[in-house]
Amino acid sequence: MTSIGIIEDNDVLRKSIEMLLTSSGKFEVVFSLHDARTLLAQTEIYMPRLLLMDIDMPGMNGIEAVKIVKRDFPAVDIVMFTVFEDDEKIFKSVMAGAGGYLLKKTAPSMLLQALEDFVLGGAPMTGSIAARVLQMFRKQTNQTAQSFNLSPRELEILAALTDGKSYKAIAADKFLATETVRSHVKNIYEKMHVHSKAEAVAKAFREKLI
Amino acid sequence: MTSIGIIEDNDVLRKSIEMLLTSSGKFEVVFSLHDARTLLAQTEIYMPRLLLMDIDMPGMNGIEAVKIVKRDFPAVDIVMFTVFEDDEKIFKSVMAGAGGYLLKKTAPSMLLQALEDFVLGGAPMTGSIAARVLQMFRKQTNQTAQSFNLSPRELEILAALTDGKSYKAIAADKFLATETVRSHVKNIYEKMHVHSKAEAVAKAFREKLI
DNA sequence: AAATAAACCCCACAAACGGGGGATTTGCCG
DNA sequence: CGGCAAATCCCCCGTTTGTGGGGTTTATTT
Repeated sequence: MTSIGIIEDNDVLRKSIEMLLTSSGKFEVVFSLHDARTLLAQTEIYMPRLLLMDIDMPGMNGIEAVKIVKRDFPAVDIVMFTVFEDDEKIFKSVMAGAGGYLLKKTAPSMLLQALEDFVLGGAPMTGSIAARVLQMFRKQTNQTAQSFNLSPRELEILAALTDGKSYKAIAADKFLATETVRSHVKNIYEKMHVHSKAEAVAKAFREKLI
Repeated sequence: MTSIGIIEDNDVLRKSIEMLLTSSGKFEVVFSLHDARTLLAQTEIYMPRLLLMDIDMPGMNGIEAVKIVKRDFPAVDIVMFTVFEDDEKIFKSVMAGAGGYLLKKTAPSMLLQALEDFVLGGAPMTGSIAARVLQMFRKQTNQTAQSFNLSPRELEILAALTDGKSYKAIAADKFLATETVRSHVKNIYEKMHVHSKAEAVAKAFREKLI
């Protein structure tokens, strides 16, 4: 039996989820709340294995609630349960620490299945949610870093610049004349179309060269 | 009917997937390959709606194959089908452009269901895979930016520094005396424990202040 | 009422930087 | 073989920056 807490402001829906979970014989609904006001207190008392959390609620926002619960009770897993399918809500929920994201339009049997999966270590998501997460994931990391054709040496020097080193310091580190470093930097500036250390460093970060 | 291509080096497994998909009446297996050698040619001829791709194959690696197919035929969706459950393979697959990631241990009925979902816009993933993706996603973006207690004005100035602006330029932009800008920068340096623009800019990026 | 932080301003001076000229050597490509 | 990019080094010159000192005013907190 897995203990579960429900936070959902639609009373009819909440009751039916309760029924669904209870009658499955696999979940014990330890509390079922209309809003997040007493959520922390209830969580502390019952320490449910997981929470099924609505996003749109009167008073506290569901995503905020996730943050707070996760901060105080990191062991409690939280699955979002919502009608929203937009990237921002998904993103924020995941960042806040939600372990799953289910849509209200999901069929009851699938819902039950997903929650059971979750307890066994999965992360329940509707297929369309998963697709969005993957897409955001790719966007986050991808970025086709154009390298401005910097030579290996120039990249080294650029890296040193991002450490805030002076020409002298770089020269000393690499056993070069200060003037050599200056030459490299000049070439870097020309290739990157910048005119100062600060600009070069900023561009290096923005273009993911570092 | 959805056209599908299969690339899987285990002949027995490949045959049974073929059977499964064909007998469902929802998929038409337009080709079924033992390795990726003729994959591009086959794809060009049959233009399947999606590909089911093994990762571990003789000759070309499945992830490499994904990259190439995606480069030449971006419209073709690809679902990985593998025994591997490690973060690196998942990560690389997603980055290469895979739209889903299924484990070989998945039950046949679920496999069929997942592929049907996929065609309808979902991203099929085993629960445990989804969990891993979420975790990686969080790691990618998280980072609790400490702000060094910079005042709003100081943050503005810092932002201007990251644009490579000189003190004079910033002063002109914000209708300030150059000396005021210098004062702010001094305070910024003290708070951030740096001693130059380049260092401040680098730290600002690394600490996600920008 | 006193303390504090933020935002604004000023001066001086040495060090560092940016832009403009050069130069040589090495290795690679056509 | 010639051309070329990369890597090394040099000088000049004006500007910018970093750091050390000052200041005032205003709003908030104690």
